[in-house]
Amino acid sequence: MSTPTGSRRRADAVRNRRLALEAATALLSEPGAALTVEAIAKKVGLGAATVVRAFGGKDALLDAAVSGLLEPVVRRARDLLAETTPTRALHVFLRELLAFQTAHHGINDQLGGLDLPATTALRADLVRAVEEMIDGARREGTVRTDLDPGVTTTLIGQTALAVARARPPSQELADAYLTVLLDGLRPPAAP
Amino acid sequence: MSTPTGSRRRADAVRNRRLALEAATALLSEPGAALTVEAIAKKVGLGAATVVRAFGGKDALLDAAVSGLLEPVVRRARDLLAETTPTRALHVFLRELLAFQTAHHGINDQLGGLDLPATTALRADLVRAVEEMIDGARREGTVRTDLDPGVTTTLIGQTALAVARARPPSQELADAYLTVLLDGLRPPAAP
DNA sequence: AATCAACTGGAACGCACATTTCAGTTATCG
DNA sequence: CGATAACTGAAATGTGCGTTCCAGTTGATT
Repeated sequence: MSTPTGSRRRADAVRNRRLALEAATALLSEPGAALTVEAIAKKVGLGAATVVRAFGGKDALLDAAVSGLLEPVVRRARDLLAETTPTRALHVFLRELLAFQTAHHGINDQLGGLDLPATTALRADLVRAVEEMIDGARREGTVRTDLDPGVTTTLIGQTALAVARARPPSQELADAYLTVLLDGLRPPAAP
Repeated sequence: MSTPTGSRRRADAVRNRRLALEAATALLSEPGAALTVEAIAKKVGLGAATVVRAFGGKDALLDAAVSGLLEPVVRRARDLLAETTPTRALHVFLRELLAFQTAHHGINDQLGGLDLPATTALRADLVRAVEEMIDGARREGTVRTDLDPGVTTTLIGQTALAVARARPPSQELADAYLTVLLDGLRPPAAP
């Protein structure tokens, strides 16, 4: 049903599609990378036209690359929520999220203005998961309740962005961010 | 000496230069603004060529606009350092800095890749002033000393960036950021 | 091997910008 | 009021993209 008379899609095209995706993904981890179609094409040794066609446009290609990176992160967030307490999930997940961001700088640099539906959907999932963590942690008394929960989530997202933007990438910086963030999110000591 | 035989520069040119600068400055406070030469020109009702020529290029125009906004902020930081304790200076200044960023979103959005010498210099001054505040506050025991001072400064800068990026601009969000940041920067409670 | 649709990539195109050109306009000065 | 040099802005130019075209190539199917 899916491929009626054998695959109409040639093997080399499938291979090139995979190569283009891999090259785009690799570029997302390179700090100052140009993130142009030509840069991706050059990396694989293909023509620019071929790279673009494989996914139907630059945006679709990058959407696939970014969402491919993001998908395991989102799954991890949900797994943690199921496995452990919200507070522990929040702490563990934030540590991992910042490590992820440290490893993939390009991911947030030049993506503005692009249409990335799958990525946007995943981001929404991620936000939902973090909101759950915060909500639970607040109930457990480990996160301050004097701030709007949505604001707290935004704060976390922006922290992740800031880590991704750090040049050069620095795990030390990410750790410092996390320390300050978590201490700042704790309920303020009673007078 | 400066204008040997009367001004060689015509009055209308001087006026247009001022108008271009004002328009560029205004655009820096508009969230989704395009920040193109044409957008600036349209705002003043001048031709694009005139706007660019007034400063010798788009970069120079924006450099003038941004540094014009930044200059009082830097002066304020230095004044606070001279007037009061480092801790108080840090708190007061951060509040004002975040309010400034809330008011001028465009300021950090599309400035990447532009050559802004005056702005860069002012930013360096600002960083120096903040470093002084932190250094003093650490000595006063109001800021944790278990983080690298430079990292702490970067953290503050990134927080300011995050506030500038908030859409829509929100003083509430800025306040939340500040609260978390300052609490996170406090020395951790002794066991 | 033969056939043919799928595929490829260099070149052409379209688009958005900043910048430069240049014929016409206008402030300024004698 | 001229005369002249500064100024203006619509159009032309240059640049850096993403995308599309199309003549040539190659994998798949018989």
